[in-house]
Amino acid sequence: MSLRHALLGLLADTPQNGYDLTKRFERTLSGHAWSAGHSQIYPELKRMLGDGLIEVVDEGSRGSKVYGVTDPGRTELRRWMFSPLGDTPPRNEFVLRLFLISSLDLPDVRTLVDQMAAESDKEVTQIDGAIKEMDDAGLRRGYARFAAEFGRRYFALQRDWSRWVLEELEKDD
Amino acid sequence: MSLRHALLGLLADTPQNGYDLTKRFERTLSGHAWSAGHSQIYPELKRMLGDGLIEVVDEGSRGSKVYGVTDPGRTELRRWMFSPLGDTPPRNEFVLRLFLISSLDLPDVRTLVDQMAAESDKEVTQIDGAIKEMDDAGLRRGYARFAAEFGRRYFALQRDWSRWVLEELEKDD
DNA sequence: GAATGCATGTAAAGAGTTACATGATTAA
DNA sequence: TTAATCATGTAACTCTTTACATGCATTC
Repeated sequence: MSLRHALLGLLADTPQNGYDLTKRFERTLSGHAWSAGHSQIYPELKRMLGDGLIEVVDEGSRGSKVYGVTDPGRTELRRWMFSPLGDTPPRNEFVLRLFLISSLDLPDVRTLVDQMAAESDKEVTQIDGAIKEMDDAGLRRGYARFAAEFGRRYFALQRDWSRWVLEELEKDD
Repeated sequence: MSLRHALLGLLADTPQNGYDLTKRFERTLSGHAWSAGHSQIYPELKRMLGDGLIEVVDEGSRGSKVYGVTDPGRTELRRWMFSPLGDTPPRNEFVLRLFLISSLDLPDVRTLVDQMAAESDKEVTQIDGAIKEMDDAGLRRGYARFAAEFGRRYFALQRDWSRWVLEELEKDD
């Protein structure tokens, strides 16, 4: 139940309503972490309210409910944070393609891996820009900065690995 | 529909029955790429048969069906391989935790990140062993070797990033 | 007053998990 | 003959996606 914990985490940072949660989900998490639309978020919030993990801390002008995390909610969030990662089944399409790449013929493999390298490099450039902005703003040690660093390293890995594969394939000639 | 393409990829490598596919899924893909049990695999094979992506190429001793990929199946597999990755929503619990780490207090952050570093290092050691075996067996340039290399680099990244975060957190003191 | 954004829902269908269920073959 | 492995299925439930639906508030 990652959706539940994603919502707990966002609410632990800032109490907010379902609409704001949906937008924040889209902006911060749906890039590389997790994704969910409002049609999944609203019902889940109701269930979490029923389970006592969150509570209504305020009501907006037109009846919107602002949710905050309760003590049991914080306990559950912490428990999840420290729970073993291996328990959840993997869903990684990039790695899946890696494992199935032998189903392509050699020219196709070269084309695909070359494409991967180019796309990864574009991502690195983009994250580099975001990091530079953060550093200029003096956010050298914030958690957002840590996450960005992970992203940069990850896409650099994809790029470098792809280039390495291309080199190895050259050696066969 | 990644399950469908995972099955296509496995069958493109070797024609086999649902039982073997289930085991191979478990052994090769469910570590870091994708997971599925037999209760999902058998019905999907029937649908793929109905869609003409696979065909029965042989029957085992006790009526088991050995499936192979058809030409349309190969075309579909290739199409998927080259389709943009960005289309599929991310499901990465590790990265999700990264983004929510600010919900923990500082001592907990240190403990968790330290734990991540240790676990990642263990994975690196394990993959290193597998790679050494491969190299000794003369599989220097096989696709399995490429996938293993990716795994090693990925867990080394998690380990090194975690250690870097710990260092950055030290600087605050 | 019309368009945009805020705010919340439900319904149906597809994908994935867990549990239940059965029978044939092979090795000990 | 009995235990393990081979081999295949269904049912119920949860999670996710896509589409349909509504009404208020603000700004132009």
